[in-house]
Amino acid sequence: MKLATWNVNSLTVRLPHVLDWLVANQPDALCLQETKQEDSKFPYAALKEAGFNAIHNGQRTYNGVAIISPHAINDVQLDLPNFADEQKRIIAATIQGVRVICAYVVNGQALDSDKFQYKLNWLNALHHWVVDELKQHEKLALLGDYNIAPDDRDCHDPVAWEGQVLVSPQEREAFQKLLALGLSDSFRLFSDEAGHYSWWDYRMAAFRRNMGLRIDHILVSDALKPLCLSCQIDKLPRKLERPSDHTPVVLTLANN
DNA sequence: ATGGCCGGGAACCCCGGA
Repeated sequence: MKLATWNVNSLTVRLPHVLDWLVANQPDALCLQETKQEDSKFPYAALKEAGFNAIHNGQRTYNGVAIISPHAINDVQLDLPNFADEQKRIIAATIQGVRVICAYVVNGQALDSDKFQYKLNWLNALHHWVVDELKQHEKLALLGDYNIAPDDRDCHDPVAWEGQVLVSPQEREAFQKLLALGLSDSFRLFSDEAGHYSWWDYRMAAFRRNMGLRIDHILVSDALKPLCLSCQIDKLPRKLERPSDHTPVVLTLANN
């Protein structure tokens, strides 16, 4: 089984990349973030033509999340049930017996911003909801754009980034609290190395210079952990014309 | 690294992103 996550920074612009990637990679589930479109604009027909079902929780201009799968998509949940939120950041479903949660975590903008407090509150609500989800679903994967680089290995220049969002102690603590629920950062099951990133700024030739952050993650429950075969960051889409600033992260699991 | 790049939407600038 292959599970993936990709912040596409506008599905309207990135649909050709997504369709090409689906055909080439044939995932069992692809989670998208920042579709930036209302449900009425979501390309259900084009995906169906490529052999994929999809569910979407979208809004105009900002946010928006989706799950794409060739399989039946069951028991769909939109939004955090325990947090009143205008922003469309959560969609979840059960696919082939695995609970798949797609999350677009708040950016937070700056540590002294109201948006940062919203980020911490949102992460706290996510934490409590995942506790409930784990009680109901032994096999669970939490995929998405976390907007958190878990430690200094996940940041190209920790000194330059000190005091910024995405690397702060508060955000990293929230990430560790998710792991403490019995979740594992699947990428770290296979590599302890620094320098592997999933996002690079559009400016300053950051991708070419590998000045990035690892902020897109696939967390897996204890029941899935022994099934993990590989977790890889696919840098190919970041090299295309008009790329998203994020690139896909892909987890391969044994079937049982 | 923080001006520099993107995308969206409303108007050719501003906001938000990371």
